[in-house]
Amino acid sequence: MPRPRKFVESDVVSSASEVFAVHGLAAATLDDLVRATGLGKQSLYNAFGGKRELFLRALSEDREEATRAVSEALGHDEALPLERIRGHLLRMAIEFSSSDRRVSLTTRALVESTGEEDPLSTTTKAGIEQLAGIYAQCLEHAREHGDLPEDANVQSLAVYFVAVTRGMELLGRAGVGRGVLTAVALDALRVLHGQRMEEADDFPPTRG
Amino acid sequence: MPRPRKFVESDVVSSASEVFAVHGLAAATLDDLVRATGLGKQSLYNAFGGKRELFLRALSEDREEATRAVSEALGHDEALPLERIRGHLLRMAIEFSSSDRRVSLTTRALVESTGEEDPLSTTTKAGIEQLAGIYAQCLEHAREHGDLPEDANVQSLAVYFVAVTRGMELLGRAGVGRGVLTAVALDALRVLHGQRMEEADDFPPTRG
DNA sequence: CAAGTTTTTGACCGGATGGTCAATAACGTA
DNA sequence: TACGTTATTGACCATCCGGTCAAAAACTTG
Repeated sequence: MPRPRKFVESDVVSSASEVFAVHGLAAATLDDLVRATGLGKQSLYNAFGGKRELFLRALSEDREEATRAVSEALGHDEALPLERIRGHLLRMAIEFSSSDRRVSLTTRALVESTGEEDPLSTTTKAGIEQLAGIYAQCLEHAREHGDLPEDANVQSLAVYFVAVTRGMELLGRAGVGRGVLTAVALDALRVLHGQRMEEADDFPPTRG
Repeated sequence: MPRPRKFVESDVVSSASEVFAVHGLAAATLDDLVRATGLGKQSLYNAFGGKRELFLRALSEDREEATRAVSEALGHDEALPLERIRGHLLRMAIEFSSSDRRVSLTTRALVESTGEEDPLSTTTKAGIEQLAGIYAQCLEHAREHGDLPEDANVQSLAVYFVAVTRGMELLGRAGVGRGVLTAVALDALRVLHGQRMEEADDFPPTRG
């Protein structure tokens, strides 16, 4: 019997995500969000609770999406585990060097969080650990396949790849171009081989 | 004949840096800055022009300091070029896993900048290139020393290290501890060797 | 069609924010 | 010691912010 909502929650969160990705949490105004979502201030408030809570929702969505994407890229596939990581990193290099000025909400949350207890921090940290877990799983498969030394530290390598990805994101934001970012990704992958990897055939040759 | 200033500019910029490092640009209030620097609002305004301009000054200082530090760490020394990079990365691992919640102004500027034309962006990008240049120089020495393959792409490796450093900073901010961060640094360094490097003797063994 | 529940709307609010102004103080110089 | 110049001080301001309130609207069910 209650009056039904005129909006779909997930759509609203999506629109809000966009705003936050462009402006960040502190710099985004409630007005920006109202304009982007099409909801009234009060409706927003009823449904989510406030700017910060809405950001948190968006952050969770971002985290889930990132997890899903990496999971898909590194998960069961025809390609060998190490090849999947390679493909993923190269894809990230392209994504991060795209022209839009967005920064992942995860990174934003990390930077804009006010302390370790901040939900922004805890959510983000959990997300990072989850991501590392996925990498670790894939690396473990590689090790079992004999594509990685028996004594390789799969856990720290996993975190390493998360770090590299984050760094690439920041560099992309700084304006580093696709070619360089791709070269960086290929460099990063050398950790897995000891020997230099064959050049990517679908990407331009690395340049400084 | 004019009344002399009661403060030293560089001190003020330093104090402001602290505030910005903790709160960021958008979240830092003029009041925070007034309190931290000890100057009155108007004096601040006279000397620097406003919050953003003051941040820019702080950012430049941060950039110079970072450049100086890396330059010193990778520059002329007794140690071999590759050993210097190793030492620097390990030192960064410790610094980034320290308990204070600070984020470098460079990273903040990157995230809080409003566009490619934003002075925050241009300054940061220049800083990154400068940093990469220092790495490149060191790597070039290593190559001449025969410690790096003749065909190693020194330029992209340099950017790679900047990316890794940035990523480590973010992970440290997320609460990743010293042990893990050190392991990540050691992983990152494997790029240079092809073979696994000897474990650091002055650091705890890596763990996931 | 009336009751009941929840959303929506739009006006409203206290407070904080970045920035400004005008008066005063402090200093070097003549 | 008086002057000119600049720094400092503290009050002041318009605006915008996140958030709230109360009334109207919309829909389902009985």
